Amino acid sequence: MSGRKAQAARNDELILQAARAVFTADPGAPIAAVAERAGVGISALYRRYPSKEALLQKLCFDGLMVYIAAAEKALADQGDPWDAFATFMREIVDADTHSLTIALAGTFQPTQELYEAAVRASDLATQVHGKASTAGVLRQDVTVSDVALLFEQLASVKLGEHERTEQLRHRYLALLLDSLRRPPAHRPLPGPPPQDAELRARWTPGSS
Amino acid sequence: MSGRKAQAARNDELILQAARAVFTADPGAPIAAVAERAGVGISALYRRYPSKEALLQKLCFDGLMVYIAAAEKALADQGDPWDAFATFMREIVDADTHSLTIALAGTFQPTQELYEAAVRASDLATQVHGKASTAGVLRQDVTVSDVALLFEQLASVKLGEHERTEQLRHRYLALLLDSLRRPPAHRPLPGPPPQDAELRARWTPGSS
DNA sequence: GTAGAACGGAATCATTCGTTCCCGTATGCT
DNA sequence: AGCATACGGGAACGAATGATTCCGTTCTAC
Repeated sequence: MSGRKAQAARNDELILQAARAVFTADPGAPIAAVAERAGVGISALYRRYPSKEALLQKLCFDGLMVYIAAAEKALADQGDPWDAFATFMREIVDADTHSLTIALAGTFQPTQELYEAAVRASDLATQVHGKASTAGVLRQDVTVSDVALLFEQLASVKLGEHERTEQLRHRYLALLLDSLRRPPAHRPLPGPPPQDAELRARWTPGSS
Repeated sequence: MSGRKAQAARNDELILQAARAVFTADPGAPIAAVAERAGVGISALYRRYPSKEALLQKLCFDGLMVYIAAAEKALADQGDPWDAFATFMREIVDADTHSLTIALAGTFQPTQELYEAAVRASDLATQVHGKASTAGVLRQDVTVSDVALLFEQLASVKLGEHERTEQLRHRYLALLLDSLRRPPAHRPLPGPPPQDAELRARWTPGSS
């Protein structure tokens, strides 16, 4: 299967992936950066989305869908309540939906569709939290909204390559989970801590 | 003491305060925003600093100085080791030095002076961490660099007015401290959790 | 062989922002 | 009192950025 139509279909995916990667790394990135990353021209983008805003809305919506899927999976999980909750958090952190959702929220007029997805996501999150809370494995003075803000804090961790960032986020998620879980306990932290060199690298211009 | 010279002296301070507030809220803010906030003209800024970069360097440097002062205070503290450590963290979170230091790092060429201050700050932070660690009140698998990244995560919390933001940061710092402290334990979280309305407000454009 | 879908990317056009410049004002000295 | 001047206000300038449009080209399908 080749030909122009096949390339177009491939580009559809390529562009979305590129856009997700670029805007996740830098929500204010120019649209040309997306095209370059996808290895296509700018017009390939504008053929598919009438404007930058439309593309951002699409990304945002997709992010919410990933979130919703993870939440539904956690709700359906019949195993250990704590594990279900912890797995949910790990999945959301990995999917990095908050880097898109939050950073982009407020930069454009939310669609009706977007709004409904957000409501649904919020509702499911409440259920996931409620399930863990009811099971008694969760610290009682933490609310769903707290969890949302914790996700955002983890999403703010950005250091080096994507892989390294992910590793560090898991490290700090583990730290958080230790203080979220009832009864309290310390479990070993995953991944190596940041090196001095990693932190120092950010002081030199042009490294972002 | 009034007159032109007095106004100039007053403006010195006014401008610094305004710059700190503006750039803390938005590191990419235009210089005109600083002037407006300070209630002065743009030329009042340029009379004092040769360029925007110079102003940013000054702010960054001041931030490091605040950090250094807090660290020295923590080192000198003869009281309970954990309290000294926790107080240090609270002070740094309140001073919000990381919103400036980190967000601005990499946007300009670091001065020699700046570099030396950063080294000194880093050195003192190591000592503060070491003191708590040696005293056995701190979880052993957390390093100084971890603490640095935790500060950054807390600095990423931004919701509503400055006061509210501060309150929430304390809440999540408390959560973190619970998982940092040895032996592990849960202490009640300070401040009310975020309300749905607070979170939702960020989805409407023009709220930043 | 040709119509037209898809592309690539240069050109356009608006906007943003750092910096400079000019002018009015009031201060402080003589 | 009168003037030289430091100071501050803010308009004007120019560079840079970035979204969007446009045009010429290529390749597929018939």
